[in-house]
Amino acid sequence: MDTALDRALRVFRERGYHATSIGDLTAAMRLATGSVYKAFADKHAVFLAAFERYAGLRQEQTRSAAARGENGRERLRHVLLSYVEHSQGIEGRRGCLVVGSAVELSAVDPVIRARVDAQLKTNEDFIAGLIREGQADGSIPGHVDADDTARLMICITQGMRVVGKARLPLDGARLVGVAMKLLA
Amino acid sequence: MDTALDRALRVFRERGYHATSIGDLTAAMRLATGSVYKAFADKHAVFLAAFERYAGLRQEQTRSAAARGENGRERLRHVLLSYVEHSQGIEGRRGCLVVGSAVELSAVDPVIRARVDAQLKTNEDFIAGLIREGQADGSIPGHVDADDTARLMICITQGMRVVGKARLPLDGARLVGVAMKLLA
DNA sequence: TTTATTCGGGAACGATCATTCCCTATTATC
DNA sequence: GATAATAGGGAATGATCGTTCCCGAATAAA
Repeated sequence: MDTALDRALRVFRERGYHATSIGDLTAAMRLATGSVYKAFADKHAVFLAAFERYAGLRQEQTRSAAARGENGRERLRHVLLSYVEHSQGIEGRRGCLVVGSAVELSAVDPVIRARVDAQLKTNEDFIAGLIREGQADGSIPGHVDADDTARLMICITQGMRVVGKARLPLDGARLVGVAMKLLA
Repeated sequence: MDTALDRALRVFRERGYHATSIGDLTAAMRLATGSVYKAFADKHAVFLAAFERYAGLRQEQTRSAAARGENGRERLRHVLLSYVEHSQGIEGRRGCLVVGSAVELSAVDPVIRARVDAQLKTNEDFIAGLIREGQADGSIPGHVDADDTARLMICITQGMRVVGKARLPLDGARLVGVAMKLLA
């Protein structure tokens, strides 16, 4: 069942909510129509479950990327690098479900909007925390405003997913190199 | 007819492509079904026309924002500020059609993807040009890499539209203040 | 005045959508 | 070993989708 949800997640990421039909879903999940509706209340519930799964997975990946750095600044650098890599190639083309939900659904679907907001807020808090860690360990100057910088970095990461979906190439080292100036 | 297209543009921006039906379109445009199909080949053509209109309008607004600055650095600052303002409030909630098209359609619609790519490239070139102007007039240090910085700024602007659609508040002065560090 | 022509409106069409219903194996219970 | 319960599969259903077709009014041409 979890693998079926993973397959549904993939389709939702590629095509978005409205463009994926129940037929697309059942084909991807290798389940019959009735079986899907026995496991989920409706299409919206499948999407929500896929969203939760995606959000959890991405959070895990981001945190493990951060763990690769030995101080606040380096942890942040690895997080940004991880975002660039996920925004590129086949993974980038597949798209981010948070970005997709924000753009396609948050205007008309309050429950999705709440989940998107929560996810953005969590990410932003995580980044702000890394900045404060860096300020505590001396790798980031104390005059940097953690909250403002974190919010801008959220814009950067979400924006990378947009241009990655449009298939523009992103050079991780160069892009992150420039972005690290925000910590000066 | 142009005002009808403006109304169609509004609906597409709010709901996206797949979620707006011909019924929504005719209601917004105050035209009957037959009349829409007499003016446009199909729904896709309406969307494409709306996209062109939006792209042209936004380009105009961005250029006039740039004109408010007296040197390269200030022109760039005004462009970023204009982006933040357009990403906020009712305009932000309405969304950016370029971002929406990139996320919802560029994966499955080659002609839309080409238009999105072209628009992103145009914006990026415009920003890179402003950076070079700033370097020529002395307002931006020569060691700044115009292309890399422009690409990152595109990520920032596109990302602002995403978080603006999710209704997160953006403080223009603060956000742009941080972003201007990229020109140090 | 009569005839052509254009243009906006809306009913009708087939296709596809999300959802429900029912049937058939398979497992568990007695 | 018989029966109840469950789970999966797929056809049927009503609604809605994008699109086409045709009608009536208004204008231009004769």
